[in-house]
Amino acid sequence: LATEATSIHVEESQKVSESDYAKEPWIRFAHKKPQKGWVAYNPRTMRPPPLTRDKDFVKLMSWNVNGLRALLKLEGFSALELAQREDFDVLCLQETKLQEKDVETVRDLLEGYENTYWTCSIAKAGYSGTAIISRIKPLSVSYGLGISDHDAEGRLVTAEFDSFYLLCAYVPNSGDGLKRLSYRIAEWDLSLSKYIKELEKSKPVILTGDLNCAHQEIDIYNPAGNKRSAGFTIEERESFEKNFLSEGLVDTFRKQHPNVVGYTYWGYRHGGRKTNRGWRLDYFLVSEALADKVHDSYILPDVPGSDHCPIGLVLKC
Amino acid sequence: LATEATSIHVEESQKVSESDYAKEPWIRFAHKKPQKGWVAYNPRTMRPPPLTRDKDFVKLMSWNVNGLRALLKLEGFSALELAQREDFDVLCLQETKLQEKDVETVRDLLEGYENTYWTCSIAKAGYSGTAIISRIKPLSVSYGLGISDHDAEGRLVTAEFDSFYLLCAYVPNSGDGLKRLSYRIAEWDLSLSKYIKELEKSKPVILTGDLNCAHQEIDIYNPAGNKRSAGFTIEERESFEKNFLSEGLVDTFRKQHPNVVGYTYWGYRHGGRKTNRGWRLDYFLVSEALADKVHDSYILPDVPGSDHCPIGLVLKC
DNA sequence: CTTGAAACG
DNA sequence: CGTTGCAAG
Repeated sequence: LATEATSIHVEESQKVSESDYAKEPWIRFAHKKPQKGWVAYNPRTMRPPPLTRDKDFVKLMSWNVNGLRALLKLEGFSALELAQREDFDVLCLQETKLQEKDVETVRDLLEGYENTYWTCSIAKAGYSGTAIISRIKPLSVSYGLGISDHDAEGRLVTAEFDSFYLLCAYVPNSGDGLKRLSYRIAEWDLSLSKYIKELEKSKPVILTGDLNCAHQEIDIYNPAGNKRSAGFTIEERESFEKNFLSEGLVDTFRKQHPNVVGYTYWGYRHGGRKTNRGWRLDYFLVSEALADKVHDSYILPDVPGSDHCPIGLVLKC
Repeated sequence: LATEATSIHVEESQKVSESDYAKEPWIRFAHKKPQKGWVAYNPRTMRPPPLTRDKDFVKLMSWNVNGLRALLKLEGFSALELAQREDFDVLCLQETKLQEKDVETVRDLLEGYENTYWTCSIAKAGYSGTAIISRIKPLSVSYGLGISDHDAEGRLVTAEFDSFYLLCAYVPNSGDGLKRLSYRIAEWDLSLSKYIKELEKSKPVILTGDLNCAHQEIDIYNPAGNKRSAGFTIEERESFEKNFLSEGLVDTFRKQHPNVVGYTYWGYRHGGRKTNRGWRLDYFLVSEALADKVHDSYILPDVPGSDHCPIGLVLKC
């Protein structure tokens, strides 16, 4: 155990006992050598003290569920449990893979979260799909980029709240053979960036979801081997910087943890989750005006049910 | 229990105890009234005393497995167990749903049955497919109807033995909306009939498999409701008579049990198996020259793993 | 490796 | 309802 965990430096406070180990697969590393002083993200120890509900804060979560119906069928876990455990205010979902006809069956999924907004792919049934599920009623909601013709795949929901716009996005995967790379960058990323800039004229923006890009080497278990893999091409990484970060959006997890390895996705294909061969593809990016209000940007790597895990953002109001 | 079983007259010898009941779903009936003195087929009581292996006989079996790989994955049952239980000489399979590339993985499925012959659909992957698996080495084997262009779906294997040809057939389903009815009748049934007549010039024939036709009202749980359902249309039933029975093939189960309800197929769709809402679609038809040599033509309705159950034929040599 | 749809039964 | 192969990730 110790030998496996030494691959990245693990702080003493993060050491887990044998008995905790089974419950905390995130502690296992695939990296064979310690790299650049990176440390492993431990959601038990690396989070600030929780804010109590009598303080003013809002808790947002995001999760690529890889098929909502499959998730709900799973025993041993329900979206409801996450709600109870995390007591979030807003939950953003990606890859619901719902069709329009399925939406009614899940519209009132979570008691207390009466405000739910769903997009489905009309281009391909059972593909893509996003949702915002909220305790707070948004001032307004809009679907898609609006200004473009990229809205057939149900990849974006925007909810306007008092002090920010919340964008729940499922960015197109560049695909096997990178056959959709140019669409992803030249069309989607660009359009999304423009859309965000437009919104920022009136209010700060929070962009969350599966942005389908591991920004830096620290954000992927095997950077060298994935230089031409969808999600880690130099084109996508540069687009991520140019269209989002350079435009003033702050990667909240990275800001809080400059040297921390925290993955949010582990491919099913090679049992990547138990060896922590993961990627950080899910983000909370916030407009600069909000950056200082972030109390905690975190990952819940132990939540099962999807190839992605949920992430969270606690924002002081 | 008693009330459910009275829907068709059940002979005293067939009555089962409460404890046996769970194991014998075949005894349950969907018919709401006794009809025409029909009785239920009970494989425990309605079979002649078994022949011992020192007498000269051959035991043939046939089973539409509805996907051989799925069947083999099932726990609680394996094709091997059927071999051990039934000690057959030859097993005919339909709907193996194998592709050419899968055949090698199952070619030596059953120890002691070294002679195996497989057809696959080249028209549609994972569709149709038949096999003959034999302890006895056939004199010759041929695939398809040979004389026609209906062989792209892997629906027929013929094995020549000393005293008969054995045809393992998976007759085309007429499909939803009966869109393949005319092909089934005018092309397939006719070609098969001609093929059989040709073979009969040299030797008697045994035609077994999923013939996809419930011949008479006694052969289906709900005759009135299925007059336009694939497998019970008047066209298919007349074709069955004209092309096979009138041409001298004897329906061995029906000959042995003129008034017995014995189904071999229960659709998955409405849990038909536990209510015995079945059809008799699987047959052993034999040339008249063989009819008197039939010791037993039987059904094993309690064998799980497919929507069809295996049937058997014991033939004195 | 897993989801979901589609075809077929 | 259940199998299979398929596209997608």
